[in-house]
Amino acid sequence: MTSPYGMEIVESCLTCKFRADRVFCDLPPSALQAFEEIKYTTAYPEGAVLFVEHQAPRGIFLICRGSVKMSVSAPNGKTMIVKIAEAGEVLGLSATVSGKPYEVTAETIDPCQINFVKREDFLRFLKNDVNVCFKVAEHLSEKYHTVCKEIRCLGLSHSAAEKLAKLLLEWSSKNGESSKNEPRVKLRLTHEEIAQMIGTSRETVTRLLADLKKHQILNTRGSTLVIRNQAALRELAENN
Amino acid sequence: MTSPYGMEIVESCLTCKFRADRVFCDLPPSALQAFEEIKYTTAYPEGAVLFVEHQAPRGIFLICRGSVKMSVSAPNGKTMIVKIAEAGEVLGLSATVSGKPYEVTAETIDPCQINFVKREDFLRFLKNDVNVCFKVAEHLSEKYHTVCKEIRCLGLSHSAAEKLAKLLLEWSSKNGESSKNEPRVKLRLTHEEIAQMIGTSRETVTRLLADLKKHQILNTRGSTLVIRNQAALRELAENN
DNA sequence: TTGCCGATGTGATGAAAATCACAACGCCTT
DNA sequence: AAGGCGTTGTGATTTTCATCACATCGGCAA
Repeated sequence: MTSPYGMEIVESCLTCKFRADRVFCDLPPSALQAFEEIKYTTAYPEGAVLFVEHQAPRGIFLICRGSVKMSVSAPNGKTMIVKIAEAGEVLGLSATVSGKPYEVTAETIDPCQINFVKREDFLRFLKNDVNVCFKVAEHLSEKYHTVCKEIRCLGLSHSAAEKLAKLLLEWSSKNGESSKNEPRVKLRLTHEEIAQMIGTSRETVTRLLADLKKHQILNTRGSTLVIRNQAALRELAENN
Repeated sequence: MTSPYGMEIVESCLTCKFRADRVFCDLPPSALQAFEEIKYTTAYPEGAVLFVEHQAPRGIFLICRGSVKMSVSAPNGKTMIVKIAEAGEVLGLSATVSGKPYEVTAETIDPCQINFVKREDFLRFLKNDVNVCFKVAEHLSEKYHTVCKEIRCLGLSHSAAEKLAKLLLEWSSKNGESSKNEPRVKLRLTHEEIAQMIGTSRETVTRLLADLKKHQILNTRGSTLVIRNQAALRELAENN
């Protein structure tokens, strides 16, 4: 079966080839079977909005494939990107569990395949199985952990250069551990969006990247960044 | 029984008079009994450090009485206060559940009474009872929620005035719903610490507070702030 | 009382970065 | 090829704030 956006749809979580390395997908078969029965699988094109901040929680979204931009925004129009979620992550989990409104807006930036589970179904599913419930607690803990890292980056780094350096290092470390001396980062966001991730302006990002290139710390190969001097980048991230 | 710091120690969670209105304390009696058996109750003086960021998680800390300052800090010495936790909150929960290091440092700012539970005991306790496990998931969700609010404040507000206004409003809203037209906020932090909460400098906080007083938005009564013009404060927080 | 010390108030100065204003580029559509 | 549009590059100007440097204040202890 092929989705309207040219992707294969993975029919079942039981046979999904990604199962092993995903946080939420490696449940025991019995639980997975129960999950199968309450989930709705959908394919989304790029730019689809899964949910909007302040909405009452409708349920959870499990990314099977693709990536999703999580953002918050202010009445005055400013927006900030909290993170880019990848396959295997569960979105809207905390809102669904606590019943409070979604705290972020989720929008696909790729064609995505996503499993949706309605709130009531999900809560029943949770309360039915301690293992599932514990898994969810673990997942929530990880989320909390990453948000704390985000806060640390935002709050403790007072220069934009430092924050950008941190972001680039984080991206390069995620991008396959294969990175030898010259890790590469495929840029998937515009300068504007990068600015929204580190709380600065578009122009500042452009200028900082230009500076890094001038100092031979970065290099561009099309839309891919090559980190030529990782040590210098680390210096910028730590110190200053 | 009286602690060395002049406080009554509440002997048992079963008879604790605060039980009803606390997030984690309103478990069914059976679970509470199990909790009783694995907890260690301790009284701490002001300034005691419960745990330090990056430490391996030893277990959870449930505040029965008092308040605790949660902070992160950078190698360069800068520190940022993430939140002030009050009675009823559980600290170190996400680290204990996920096994990752504590993401913040916790230090008492009052004399406190605190229940500690060792990590292994706590995990057993969790896995033994879906209700407990679900409760923990809920609690984690709430934590996630508040951290997101924090991020929104830090990342979306680009002026210090805006962040300070937001902080004051949040404090005044927490401080008893009794607040009529002129809510009061008891200042428990120094200007330095307030600065660390909103990511600015001590002098800026002093100046901003002075400005607010000059514009008749605030008034000081000893160490208590009186918000005389809530609308104006909201304006500052929202707009700008 | 005196002296000390941490917290607070306030001016002067400089650095970082937001903002504005355009130019240049790449890419897609017509 | 031409035009349009979103993205990127760059200079000039202005704002905000950090930082330094003191003055002052208030409590606490000797």
